[in-house]
Parts: sequence; C-alpha cells; structure tokens
Amino acid sequence: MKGLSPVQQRFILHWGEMGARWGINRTVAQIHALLFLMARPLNAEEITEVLDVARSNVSNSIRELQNWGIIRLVHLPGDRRDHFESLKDVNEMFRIILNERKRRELDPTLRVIRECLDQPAKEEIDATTKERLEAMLGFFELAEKLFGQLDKVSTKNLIRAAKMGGGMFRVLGLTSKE
Amino acid sequence: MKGLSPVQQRFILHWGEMGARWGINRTVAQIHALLFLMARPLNAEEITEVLDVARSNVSNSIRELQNWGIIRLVHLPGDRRDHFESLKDVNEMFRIILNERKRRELDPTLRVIRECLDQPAKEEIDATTKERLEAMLGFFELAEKLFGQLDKVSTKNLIRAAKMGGGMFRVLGLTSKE
DNA sequence: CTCTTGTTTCTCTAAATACAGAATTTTCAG
DNA sequence: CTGAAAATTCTGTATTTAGAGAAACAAGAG
Repeated sequence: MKGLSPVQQRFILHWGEMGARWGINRTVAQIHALLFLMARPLNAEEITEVLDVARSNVSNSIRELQNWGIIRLVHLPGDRRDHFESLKDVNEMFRIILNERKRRELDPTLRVIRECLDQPAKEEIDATTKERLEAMLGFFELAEKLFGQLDKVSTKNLIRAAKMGGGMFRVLGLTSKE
Repeated sequence: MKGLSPVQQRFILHWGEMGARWGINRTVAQIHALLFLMARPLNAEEITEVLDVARSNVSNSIRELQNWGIIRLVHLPGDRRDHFESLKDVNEMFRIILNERKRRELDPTLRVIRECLDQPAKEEIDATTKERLEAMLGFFELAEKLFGQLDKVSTKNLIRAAKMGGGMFRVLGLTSKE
C-alpha cells in the first residue's frame, strides 16, 4: 500500500473486511474506502498501484461502485484519463446504499412472499405455512413503510430526532416495549 | 425436497438466495426457512432428508443458527433426538438479527474508526483523512443511537408509528428534507 | 490515417468456501 | 458397564468466486 499512512491503511483494510460480510467484494470495498479518504480524485492506474491489485480488477470494481452510485467519474483539465472520487457526504452515501439494498433485497422478497400467498386456490396451501408467510409479509410491509418514512427525513432532522435522546418515541407516547 | 409443497419450496429457495446476499450460507438460510414454515420441530435427520444435504452440514448449520439465536433446541417426550424449531414471532426474530448485525458490523467499525482518530499525536494524521473519518464516525454514532432507540420501541408501537403514515416525523416537525 | 494511451473484456489460475462422507465422540437405555 | 443411537468433528473434494495477465477495443492527438 504504497504512499498510505498507517491510519489510512488500517481503515481501508477494515472496510474491506466489512464489505465481505455485506456480500461486497473485498477489492470493491477497499477501493471505495481509498477514494473516500483521498483529498483528490484518483485514476485507475493510481488505484492499481496503491492497492496493488490488477488493472482489470480495478476496472470491474469501479463499475460495481458506479452501479451502486457511490463514486463518480470526473475529468481533470488537461488529463485524458478517467478519475474517480467518492461521494463525500456520508449521510447521503448511506442513504443511497440503504435504498439500493432495499431494492435488491427487500423488494424481491416482498414479491416472492406475495406470489406465494396469491397461489391459485387449486394449489392447496398448508394452513401453518399460510399463517407464517402472512406474518412474514406483515413484517416486510412494516419495514418497507418505515424505510420510506425514514428516507423522507433530512439528515439534519434525523440528528435532531436522535438528540431527543430516546425522546422521539416518548414524545409520541410510543416508547415502552409491551 | 421431499414432502414440501411448491409454495414451501419456493419460499425456502428464495430465502436461501437472500441469505447468500447477506453473507449467510445458503444451507443455513434454507434450514431456517424450513423450520420457520413447519408446524412442529424437526430433528436433524428429517432436515437432512427434506433438504437433501449431508448430515454434517445440517449439524454445522444448526450451530450457526443457534449462535444467531433464532432457532431453539427442543426435546419431544419419548424421543431422544434433538429437535429444532424457529422463533415464531417474526418481529422478535428480526429484532435479534438486527442486534446481532449491529454487534458484528457496526460496533467493530466504530471501534476501528475511533482508534484511527485516537492516534498518538506523533503519528501525524493527514488533515483530509481526519476530516473524512470524523464525518464517518459521526454517521455511525448517529446510526448507533437511532438503533438503540428503535430497539426500545415495542413492535405494537412501531406499527402504530408506521400507521401515522409518514406522520410520525411530521408530528415532530421533522419531516421535510432540506 | 495511424500511433499512442487508456479502458474493457476474456481466459486461465489461485484462493476461499461449501459440502459430503468417514471417523470420532457423546449420550443414554438397559 | 455395555452397546446402540445420535451428534459432532475432521478430512478431502468440488464448486464458486476473486483476481491476474493477455488480448481486444476505443478514443484522441498529431
């Protein structure tokens, strides 16, 4: 990891590990971490050198990150090469990630469960199965709704809500676990 | 998948797929789905037959699910074998999963970032890096806080909050994205 | 038009992970 | 205690995924 301080290395390595647990390729996560820390956009060649991975690997990983929408292609004046920079606003970044995960995980599951329950009556559906699937559906619909609401709230207000220190729900009389 | 209806198969297969995206082994996820749908606890042998995987595989997967805390070992009267059942309450189940993920992913990251920022002054830390890491820390601390608050709210009240239909935040004057 | 520089795609290898089956250990009935 | 049933652990194989390097392709500059 040529040219990186120990702290930078530490963070990039950890981000790579975390990525793995999220079903995100290690190199992809590392590149993201690198771009996040850098003060200026890097080109693919630079990334290759710093992380010491193959050029092709960088190419594919970058495409993946662009699909997620959390890095951006920029052109520097007088330089023909593509340069890349990460979104800087962390809150915005995770907002995107969360929405993307919703789209890739929650939505398809909702669809499958609904289809399972919509079975044409001829295909007898076992009572227990039906009951369980309905409970599951209920949960996913709740999650979807909360997700949607959360996404409408600005970061600023989210912080305010958090600062209410457990109070947000209390104010609404919604706090105690029953 | 001997003895399962098409609907049951469909759900189990899908759950297996989803698991993969969450960094959870396919068999593990399938066993969980199976136990979730079943009206009674199954023993390892039965699981082996239904899902058609090796006995050892079932053994390991079950341990994993127990670590997550979402399946339970039960003994049936007059049967020496271990039987397993899934938690039935979906909300409770995801509460556990979420907490577990927090413990495994959020907490370690918080620790790493803090350690990165706590660097003894001798190890000069680059200004941009510092700034970015601080932003990241801020976000994770916010997430931690919101998580904690969410966990204190009962499912019942969560549903009520969702039913306020985007109203929860509005009531608090927190809605508009600015 | 063509040469250079940059980028992507393809193919092959290496590494990690999942899994089957055998071997071992544990548990309990008698 | 002993033997049979059950469960776990171990070991080797297969599948999957990551990634390197070569080759093909694209886009200007001159």
